[in-house]
Amino acid sequence: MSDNYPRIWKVTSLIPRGSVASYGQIADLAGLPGRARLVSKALKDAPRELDLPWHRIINAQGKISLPKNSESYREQRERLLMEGVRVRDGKVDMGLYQWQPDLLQLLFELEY
DNA sequence: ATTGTGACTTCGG
DNA sequence: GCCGAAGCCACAA
Repeated sequence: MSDNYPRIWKVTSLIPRGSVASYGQIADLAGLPGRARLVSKALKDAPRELDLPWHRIINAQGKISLPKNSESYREQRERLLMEGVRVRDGKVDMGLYQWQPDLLQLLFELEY
């Protein structure tokens, strides 16, 4: 496992209900620019006990990055709809739902 | 060292 | 706006 997983998990846990973030965005906020793919891996390997809001992470195009036929795809879509995020044909309006964290406050959150 | 793979991203057409 | 190609990073065979 990468030493960076914890940082990724931490940032992920801060995405508020009703918002979404892209893999690349999480990588950036975790101080790992260019490593979007590592974020997807970190989510897959995340221990269930952490109970992370993994469903709030989608790709930069606003689309769910899971195979559309899979059970996990259905669950992610369901969870998003559940918290008020509109999903049409597997995609979300990023301009409307993308997380825009206050960096100073985020910095504080990460300390603790 | 080389190759293939993936819950990615960006750029062109 | 929807692909496909090319870039990219980490990792396992």
